[in-house]
Amino acid sequence: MRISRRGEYGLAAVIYLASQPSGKVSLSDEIAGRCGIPKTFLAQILARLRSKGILGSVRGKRGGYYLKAEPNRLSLADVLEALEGPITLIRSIRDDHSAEPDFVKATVKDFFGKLQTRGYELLKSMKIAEILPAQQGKPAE
Amino acid sequence: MRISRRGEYGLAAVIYLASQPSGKVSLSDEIAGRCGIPKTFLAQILARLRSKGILGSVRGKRGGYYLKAEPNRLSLADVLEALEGPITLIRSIRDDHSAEPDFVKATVKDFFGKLQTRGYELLKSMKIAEILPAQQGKPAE
DNA sequence: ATCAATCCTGACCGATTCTGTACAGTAACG
DNA sequence: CGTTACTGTACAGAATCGGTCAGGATTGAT
Repeated sequence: MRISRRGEYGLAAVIYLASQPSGKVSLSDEIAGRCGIPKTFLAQILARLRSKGILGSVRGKRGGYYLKAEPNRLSLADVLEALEGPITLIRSIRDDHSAEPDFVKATVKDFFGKLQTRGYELLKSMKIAEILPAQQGKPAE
Repeated sequence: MRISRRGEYGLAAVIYLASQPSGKVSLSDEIAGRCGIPKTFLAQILARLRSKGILGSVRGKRGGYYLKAEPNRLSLADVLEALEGPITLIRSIRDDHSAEPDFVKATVKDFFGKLQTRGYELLKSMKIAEILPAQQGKPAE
């Protein structure tokens, strides 16, 4: 019941980029260094975030990454979903083949559904912008 | 980012037991059959829930398990914590040894802390009793 | 006493997933 | 062109997961 390193690293990178002055691109290795993330691993993560439209990139010399999504629309769920696939807190309980309608199983399914919904809503409600209140234009260095 | 089978199965078993008439003990194999859980695996899970005080057991012939905790005090967090260990949605970001106080890392930590807190509160707020409203004394068979 | 039902404990194992590396591109700038 | 940097994929070691198994301990019934 935890977020993977991939997810953690990706979030850290997104937060880093969100705290940079707009217009600036940051090197993958720079982010890795600043956030304490293995370089090659992070490169993979950034590429995925880019392919999902959360980050943008500039190739070639003087290239780098920048935040493309809007921080007040970009939620934790978006980032995690981009990196870890669909957010499914639970898998459905194994269906048996008994034709009888099963009260207990229906109850369990209801409960799991409720958990899934509430958990997803929580992640969706936490926006990246939420954590960058007081430092507009104050870069991380 | 999901709950393990152990957690799912454990929850299903707890819900099953919560829906049984009070005073009754249920066989491990019976629960397994009704919930579609591998018997030996469930046995392990039930034992752990017992050792944490969530379930009680009767040994020997005509033994079995029963719900010991109060359904309106027993939360999803309690059950998951018993089965999967402490609920830590995130691990702390790797600390580097740079003496400089690091704005980005502090921000990331804050965010992760907030996530951890909110997630835990959510799990803690969902009680087992919450899902058993309308079927007092209506056992699952 | 003995036997069978049932829980108790912990070791074990195969498969999957996670974390990270390596490497062979491709694009851009100077 | 040559260097910088992103892109994409394949691969490998480690950890975790999901589940089995064997051997004991306890109790009720005969």
